[in-house]
Amino acid sequence: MSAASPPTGDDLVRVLATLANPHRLRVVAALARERAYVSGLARQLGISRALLQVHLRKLAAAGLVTARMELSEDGKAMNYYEVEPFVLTLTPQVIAAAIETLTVPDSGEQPEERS
Amino acid sequence: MSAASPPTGDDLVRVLATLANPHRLRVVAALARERAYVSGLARQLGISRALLQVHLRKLAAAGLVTARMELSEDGKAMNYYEVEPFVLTLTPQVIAAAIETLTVPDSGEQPEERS
DNA sequence: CATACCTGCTAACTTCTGTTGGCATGTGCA
DNA sequence: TGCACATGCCAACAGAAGTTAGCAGGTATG
Repeated sequence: MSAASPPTGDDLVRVLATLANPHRLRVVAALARERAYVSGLARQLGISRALLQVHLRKLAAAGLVTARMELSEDGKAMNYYEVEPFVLTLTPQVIAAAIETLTVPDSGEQPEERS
Repeated sequence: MSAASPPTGDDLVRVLATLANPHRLRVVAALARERAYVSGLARQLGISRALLQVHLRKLAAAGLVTARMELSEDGKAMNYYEVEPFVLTLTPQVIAAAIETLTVPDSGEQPEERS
C-alpha cells in the first residue's frame, strides 16, 4: 500500500517520526536492497537485536515494513522483514491539507474563526 | 531552496525530525497560507509564544521556514516568518541513497564489506 | 549434553524533547 | 506614567524515546 497521497495528519506525524531516526533509515535502506531476518540484519548493521527489534517494531507500526515468519532449511524460525514500497511527497501544501485531520486539542484554530 | 533532491542523510533526519511534530506541522500549514509574525501566529494557533518560538527555531534550523524582521506602521518590531517552498519525496530508494551520507559511528556497515 | 543459531520479552537507565513561567527590552498611545 | 503589544532568552520540570542487559524458549549439530 504505497502512500502516494498523504493520509491523515496523525499518520503523517507517525510516519515522519518513524523515519526521523538514523537507525531506522538504515534499516529501511538495508531492506530496500534485500529482505532480511532480525539477527542477520542486526549483525549487518552492527546493532543489538533488542535495539533492532524495537526499531523494526516501530517501522512495522508505521506500515513501512512488514514481517513474515518462515522456517529455514534447518528448521530454524526466521522472521523476515521487507520494505513496503511507499511514496511520500512532502510540500507545504500537502502538510496544510493533512493538518485538518490532526487529532490535537487546540483552542483557537477553528477554520471559520479568523481574528 | 527547494529540496527536490534529498540532501545528506543527516539533513534528511533533521528535516524529518523537525516535521514529525503536530505543532510544527500546524505552523508550516499556517505559514503556507500566509506569512505571519510570532505573537500573532501564537494567538492563531492557541499556543504560547515561548513554545512557538522554539518550534519556529527548529523549523528555521531545518531550512523549512525563514524569518524576516520588519517594522510595522506604528514602529513595532515584527518578526515575520514564511515557508520555504520545499519538495521532499520519500521512497525506500531515496532513503537508501541518503544513507551513505549518514554521520554515525558504525561497526560493520562498510560499503565494501558484505557478510 | 553443550554449543550455536534463531526467536521473543521486560525492567531499568540515560538522554533528548516538549512545555511552562518568569524576566528583560523596546515602542506607541491615553 | 501605566497599559498594551511586540521581541527575545533562560531555568526547570515532565514525559517520551533510545539503549542495554538479562531472561526464557525453540531447533539442529558435534
